[in-house]
Amino acid sequence: MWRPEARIAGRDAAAVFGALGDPTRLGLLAKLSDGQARSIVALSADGRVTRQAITKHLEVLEQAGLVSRARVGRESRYSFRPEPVAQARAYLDQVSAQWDEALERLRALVEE
Amino acid sequence: MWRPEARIAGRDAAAVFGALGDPTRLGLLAKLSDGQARSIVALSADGRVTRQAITKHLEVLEQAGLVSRARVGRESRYSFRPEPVAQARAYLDQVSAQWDEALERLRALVEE
DNA sequence: CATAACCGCAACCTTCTGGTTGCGGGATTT
DNA sequence: AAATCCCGCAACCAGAAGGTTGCGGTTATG
Repeated sequence: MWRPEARIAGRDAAAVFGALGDPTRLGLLAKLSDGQARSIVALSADGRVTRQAITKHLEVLEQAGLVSRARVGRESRYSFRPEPVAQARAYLDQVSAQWDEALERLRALVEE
Repeated sequence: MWRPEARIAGRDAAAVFGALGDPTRLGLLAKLSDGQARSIVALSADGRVTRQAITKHLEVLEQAGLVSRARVGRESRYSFRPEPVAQARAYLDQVSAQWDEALERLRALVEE
């Protein structure tokens, strides 16, 4: 159920979408969305890019609230955070809803 | 209902998310999602940025398939295209679904 | 203790991005 | 025909993005 006051501001949504707008970061999220926390080396294991590059991407994702960091001993474990994904979905729902309403108004106008 | 073969590739999704990852472009989409086509000057009427900047943003949106262009006389009319939005939503649904499954498995493990 | 593993910081580089200004050309209006 | 409107092209710029290498520090392991 959607509370109308839960509308998402455009600037916040843009930040989340911006974080999602990179294949490497989407890949990281895809891995982490299985719920298991992973260290940086584990996340950069495939070796496409350097560990440092992965570190930077993880910082971007953390900044957008899509992952959270927890230091465990000598390693930094990152875990998926679902809330921003839900917000992004809600934003897209709003856009789609406005589009659907526009279509509906047009249909009503034609049928009248 | 979800057809499994309708899965969205990460690279395509990243392109759409990248296009959505800018406040100005989100604003353009918000305007256009009412279904009415608008010219470039009309879309840059608020004057926050130059007409040229808006032109570039519209090109990015068109590249991502989020808007389409139609030349009418001396003006270029842009209109909203809903398909990529639906795809982006579907991608986020996949991520959320994997997350939910992970939670469910964890719950089952604990209750067992 | 010595070594290895994991990480953070910093410098550096190249390319992309968002934005501007200036100008010229086709379409409309007067 | 002349003035105006809408647009596209090009040059240019500062800063962000994505990536790499090198090094030092802390934590674990032999």
